[in-house]
Amino acid sequence: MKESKEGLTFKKDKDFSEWYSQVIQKAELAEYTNVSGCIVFRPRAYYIWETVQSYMNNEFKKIGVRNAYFPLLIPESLLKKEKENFQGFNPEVAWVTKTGDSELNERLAIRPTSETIMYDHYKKWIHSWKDLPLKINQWNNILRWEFKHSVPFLRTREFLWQEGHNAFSSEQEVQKDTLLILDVYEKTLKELYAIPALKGRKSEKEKFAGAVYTLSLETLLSNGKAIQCCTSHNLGQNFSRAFDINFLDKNEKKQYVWQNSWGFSTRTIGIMIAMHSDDLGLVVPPMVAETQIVIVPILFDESKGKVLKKANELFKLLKNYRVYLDSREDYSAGWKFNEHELKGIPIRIEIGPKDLAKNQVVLVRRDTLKKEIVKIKDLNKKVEKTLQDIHNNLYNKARKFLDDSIVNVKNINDMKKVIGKGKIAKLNWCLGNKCEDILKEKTESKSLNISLTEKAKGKCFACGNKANGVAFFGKSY
RNA sequence: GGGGUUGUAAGAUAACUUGGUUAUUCUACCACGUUCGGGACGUGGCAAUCCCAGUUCAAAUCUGGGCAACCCCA
Repeated sequence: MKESKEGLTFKKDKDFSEWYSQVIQKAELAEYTNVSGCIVFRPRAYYIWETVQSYMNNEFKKIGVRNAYFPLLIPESLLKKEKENFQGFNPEVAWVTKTGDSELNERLAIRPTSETIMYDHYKKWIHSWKDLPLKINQWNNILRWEFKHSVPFLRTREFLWQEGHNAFSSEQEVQKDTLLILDVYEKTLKELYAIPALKGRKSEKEKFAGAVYTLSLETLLSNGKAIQCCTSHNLGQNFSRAFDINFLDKNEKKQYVWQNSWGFSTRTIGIMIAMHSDDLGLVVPPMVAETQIVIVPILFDESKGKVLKKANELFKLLKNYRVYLDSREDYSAGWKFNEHELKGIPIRIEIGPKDLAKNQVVLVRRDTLKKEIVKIKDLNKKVEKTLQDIHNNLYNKARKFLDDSIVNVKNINDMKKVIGKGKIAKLNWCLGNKCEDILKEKTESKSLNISLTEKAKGKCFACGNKANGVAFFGKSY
């Protein structure tokens, strides 16, 4: 950061990391703290999260998921019960070992995820086929002591998320539900964040520790790095066997339950910021914008009273939106324009003395910066349409970028080039671990996920054996 | 996991090589006045050497450690 101006000094396509860091700080979304990987979520960012919560809670309700809360601290013995899961998380688990000066008898893990502590209770609640399905979600914070350097929102040690944990009486039900959850996630990303994503299944190497398989949504940022948006895991009976969660079915036969778990975190806020924002600052899709419209009156001494009066009328006229009347007199109009662009407010309405006579305003949208003169009698309709247009435009732009970035590759050389250009390689793959290792080493990319819809034809281009899936590979966060 | 760069006020910076009085400048912030259709101006004011140790008569400056941010490679 070399200059002292108020706006951004780094360019998105030149210095992505510095640019991103400036956007989140200058738009007052997040602040670094003294602990690496732990950030402050400032009100403008937390508003986004609250919107996601209320939207998702509504979606969850539709499919019978209820909210609950489980403890932050998990006894070591419990965390170790499902071995594969424990091994996967062990390096990143932080432990509470002392209270004051005295050692605890058993150390307590700060949850890296809550399967273990939740399922210890599920086994007490599930005895009969009538107790199923059990569908519970919780909104909470998670701690994973990552060693890679952290990026606000995108990779933090502490983050906020929802984790859902469903239990069913059959394998078919859990399979269907795991997919259904992914649809809810896809819809949330699209409707709130205007984020497009690739739907698929994780490779064996990349799946959740302890899962039968993991489904995910993946997308691409303009710095050429792919990023996982969220995941939905089919746990099969791995945990129900470890935690002894069983029930008597209609035939009086003892069975273990079939489970899934699924999570969507504040990482998505970062994805949204990085995806839509530009060199002028933040761009926020209207659905999650704390302020959707800012009215800036243009004030001159002789007309100030009239203009302010009109601005107040507009403020009332637009009361169905989240609107802010910026009538501060110690800042010039131009200064305000820049500030509100930096903070990503979707629509700006200017009203000055010249507009008064003509019963009009100047309307400027943040995504395209296009100015338009609008008659006041048409304003409400125009605003509604523009907010929708902004959302659609952001989504379509991002969709096109993602689609254009996917390149079919037939050999490792092509793949290397594609990855080198910051794009996503789409390829036929046997799905074997060895080939993934080879591709990872030779192209510095990893598998994002494997298409759920496209059938593989022909051979795996790495080993020449039969291809078992069409996969996406890319550089990744 | 390996290598590198950096840390001075709310933000950005100067002084560091060659240790020395009251730590430079711009922005922000506060007060008053004049302004306002794309980051206005005047006057006055507030405000900092990341933390711990060492060397020294003397440390922002030199040495070691810690913490944090960023970059590159695996």
